[in-house]
Amino acid sequence: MAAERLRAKFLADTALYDPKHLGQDARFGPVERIPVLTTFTDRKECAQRGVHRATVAGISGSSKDGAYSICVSGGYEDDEDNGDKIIYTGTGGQPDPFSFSGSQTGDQSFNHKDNAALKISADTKKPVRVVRGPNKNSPWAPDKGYRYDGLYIVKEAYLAKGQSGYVICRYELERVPGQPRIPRKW
DNA sequence: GGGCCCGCAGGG
DNA sequence: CCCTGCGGGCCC
Repeated sequence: MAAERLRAKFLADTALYDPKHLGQDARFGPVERIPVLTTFTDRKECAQRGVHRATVAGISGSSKDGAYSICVSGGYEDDEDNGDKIIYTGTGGQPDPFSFSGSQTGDQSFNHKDNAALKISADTKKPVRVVRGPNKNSPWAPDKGYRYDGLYIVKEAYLAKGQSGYVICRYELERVPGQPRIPRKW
C-alpha cells in the first residue's frame, strides 16, 4: 500500500532524535524535516522525532530557559481549544497522570518545574511547538494520533480559579501566523 | 468500552 | 540516580 511505503520513507528520513547531540537552543522552534501538520501514531513516536520529547507529560521544557513544546489532549477540564488560540492548563492537581478524571482535585502552582517553564515562555515570547492529541471536545483535534500543529506564542500566564474551584496555572497561546491551516473536524 | 496496571524518557 | 507525568495495551 502506498500510504505504508510513504510512512516507512518518512520514518527512515527523519533521523531518530538524540537530544544529547543538540545544544539547548536547538530544542526550541521547528524540528528539521518535520513539517507542520505531521501526524504521529502515538506519544512515543512523537517524542522520538523530537517534536514533543515527553512520553506522558503535557509540557516539555527547561525550568530555566522555557518550554519547548506542549501537548493538548483534553486531559484538563479548564482547557479551551479555539484553533489559533488555546487556553491551556498547567500540570498537577490531579490524582495521577494515568487515571485522569478531568476534574481537578488540588491546586497547581508555578513552583512546579513544567508550569514554571511555560511561564518563562510567556516572558521570552519564544515560540512553543504545539501537538494536538485525539480530543472529542475540540473540533481542531485529530481523530487519532498526535499532530504537530506548528508554533504558538504564550501571550499570558497567570493563576486562576478552575471549574472545580482549585487554583490552576492558565496559559493563553496564540498561533504564529503564516503556517499551514489546521484542519477542522466539525 | 471501561478498568487496571505497567513503563519510559526528561530534567533536576 | 530518582521521580514524575494530558499513554497505551491487555484483559474482561
